[in-house]
Amino acid sequence: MAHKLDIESLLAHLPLFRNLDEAQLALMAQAAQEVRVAKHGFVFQRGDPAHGLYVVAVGGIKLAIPSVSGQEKVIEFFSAGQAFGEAVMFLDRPYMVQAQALEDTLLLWIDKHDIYAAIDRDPSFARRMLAGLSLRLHALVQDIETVNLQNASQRVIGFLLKQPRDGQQVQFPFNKNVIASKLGLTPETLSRLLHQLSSKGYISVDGRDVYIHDAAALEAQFYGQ
Amino acid sequence: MAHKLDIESLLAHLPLFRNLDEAQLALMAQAAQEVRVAKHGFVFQRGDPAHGLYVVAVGGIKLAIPSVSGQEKVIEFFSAGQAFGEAVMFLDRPYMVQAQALEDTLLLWIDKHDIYAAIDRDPSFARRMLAGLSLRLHALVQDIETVNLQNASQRVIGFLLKQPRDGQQVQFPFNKNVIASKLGLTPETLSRLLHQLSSKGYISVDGRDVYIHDAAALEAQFYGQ
DNA sequence: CGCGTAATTGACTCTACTCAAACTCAGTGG
DNA sequence: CCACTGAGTTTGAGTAGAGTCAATTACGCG
Repeated sequence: MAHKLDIESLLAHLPLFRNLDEAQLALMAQAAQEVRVAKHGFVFQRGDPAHGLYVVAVGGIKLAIPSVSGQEKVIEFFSAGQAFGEAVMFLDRPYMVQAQALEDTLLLWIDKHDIYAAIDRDPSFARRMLAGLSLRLHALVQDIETVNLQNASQRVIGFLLKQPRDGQQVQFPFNKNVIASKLGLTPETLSRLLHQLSSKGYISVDGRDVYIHDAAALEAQFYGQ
Repeated sequence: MAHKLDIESLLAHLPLFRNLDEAQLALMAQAAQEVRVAKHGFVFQRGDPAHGLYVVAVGGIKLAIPSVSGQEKVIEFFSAGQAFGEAVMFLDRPYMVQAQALEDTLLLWIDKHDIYAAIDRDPSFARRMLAGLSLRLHALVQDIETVNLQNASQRVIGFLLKQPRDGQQVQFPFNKNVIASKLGLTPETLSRLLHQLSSKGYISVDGRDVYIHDAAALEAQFYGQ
């Protein structure tokens, strides 16, 4: 019982489920199943059937397209509170991406029938799902723009400037291989570009910590180049 | 009056609005506004506010990201029956892409309030919108895969093999500049690759008509390379 | 402390782009 | 009816940006 209450309060704080009334929230909580995935573990692989959606309760997930040659292209990251896997669920198709835990992660899994039921009962829930999908669509279009219309240096600078800043410090949220893949670069190229920006004095890099010394210069190079 | 009936029967045949009941369809038809756009004309530009969605009644539209240097990256095409512009509408953000008519086109425009009303009245309409967005998301992920994990030759072959076949003939739906942009290539590279496939005897090209002589060889090169 | 992954650095390669010119062709107007 | 125009397409030559491959170093974690 305490167990169920736990899930319910968890759900109540997630953007997707906020505003559900008591009864519906209880239904959802009952429908939700806990899924624990250890760091580097797969939530699903390409080709798996999709019968529901996942919500990150604790931890982090990366979605990526695997390729024959072992490399992969990182599509997106999800952290606590975010839902993923809905799009494929609505289409009744197998996953075309794989979901892997970036750290030990607790997920909630909800069956598609329960989601459909919620949509049917509460139009505002439908709206929230629509907004969520729209946001992802938007992000993907931006990624396409980045890869097609910006060179490697601009992508790195753009990424740095987009990260949350704490004073002049920003942090790479994951290891650099993953960041490189997200940016559509090889790790070598990312390393070289960071070094280049360092040697110009615009930034300095210490592991995952980056100190932005001259944001104006970065922006100038971003737009100029 | 004949005018209104016209729109209503038009809407009734669109995937998005099929299954709406009489009353709702009538409401939609009343809400819908005709928009005519001549070939090469813009439906909207990047930065324009989005207050509703468009449905293509007749004609064709391309969505593209404009860039400073005058070039553009084509994101997607829409032909009769398809809706576009919903994602941005749900997010209350300005368009980040531009929509341009590929030929003389008749669109229907529906205000977001009317869409929201339909969602609130009919959960199956909400589902249909969710499915529509999901499909687009899926297509974008595939595009990202294409650009990141396939070389130029594979992209061209993949495109050819995906086109609807009439015997051994396929057609480029638009001029080659537009196709090239969709594939993330320059027109020069596309031209060269088509020439190369021709000289190997796999295809022959005559304007927008392409004859596939050896689909097996194409597939072999697609996977092998 | 030592192992394995992550990150860096160097040398080299190559794919696809750029720039430039020639050519095709449909549409237009004289 | 034909010359003219301009967009679309092709072809050529040269280049550069980012990738590959390989070796080395740094670092985190058990």
